[in-house]
Amino acid sequence: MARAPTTSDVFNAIAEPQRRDILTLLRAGERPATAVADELGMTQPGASKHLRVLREVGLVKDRREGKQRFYALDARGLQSVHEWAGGFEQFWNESFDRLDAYVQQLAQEDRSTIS
Amino acid sequence: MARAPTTSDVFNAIAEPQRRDILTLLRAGERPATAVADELGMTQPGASKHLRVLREVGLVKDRREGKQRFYALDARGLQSVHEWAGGFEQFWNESFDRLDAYVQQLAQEDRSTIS
DNA sequence: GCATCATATGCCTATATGAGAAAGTGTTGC
DNA sequence: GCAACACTTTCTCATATAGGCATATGATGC
Repeated sequence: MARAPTTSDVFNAIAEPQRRDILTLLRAGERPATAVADELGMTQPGASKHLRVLREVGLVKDRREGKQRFYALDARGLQSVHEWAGGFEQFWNESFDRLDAYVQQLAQEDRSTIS
Repeated sequence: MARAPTTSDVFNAIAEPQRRDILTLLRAGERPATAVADELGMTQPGASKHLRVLREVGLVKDRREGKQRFYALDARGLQSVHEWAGGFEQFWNESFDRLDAYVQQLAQEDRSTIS
């Protein structure tokens, strides 16, 4: 089977670099779709498709105003990502160098006990 | 073009639910590959492939011991994910309900100014 | 209604998996 | 050397995009 559909999962939605770029851009404020495409150097259909994915996972909200459609950040979905990654905080604080040193020290002690 | 190769990007690596499960499992300590497969109900080759992806993006380290190969968490790569998502913190704290209310209030004021 | 602007969709192609099955590699112990 | 064990790699299949292009849809103004 292929990867799960991107439209159902925030983690998949942010796996695409251009979509992360869109989210970052939208921190500066809402924009019509064309502005997103222009500012990020994407084609209009391309931006539209990425925006759709982001909309479907709830990371952006859209507001229609006349012919335009303004997209705004709705970062609440990123909170779960932040929390998930945060659950590993104690592990990245453990220096693997120190761990290695510790393991080697244990081995050293073993050897001296035996000899 | 298709999606960027999963092997080059932490965001892609964690887009797959089973790989997130592996990372979570490894918080409880290093394990041989077979144990990962067993504990998560995956096939052994399946676990091996996911572990390879995680290894290639640096999220796990492996240590050979006899016939076995122990995999251990190396969560440092998740720090960048945590920080990226954390950059949106001020935005998910803004309640969109309050925003809506604020926008409506502005509209109200506009109307009263005009009338 | 019609032309125009702003977006969204449909279609097609090349690519990237994820899963399952089978075969290959490396290590241990007899 | 050989059998057994623990993994990894290879192959094939089905599916899911991302891009590019052309077209359709929606709203506005005349």
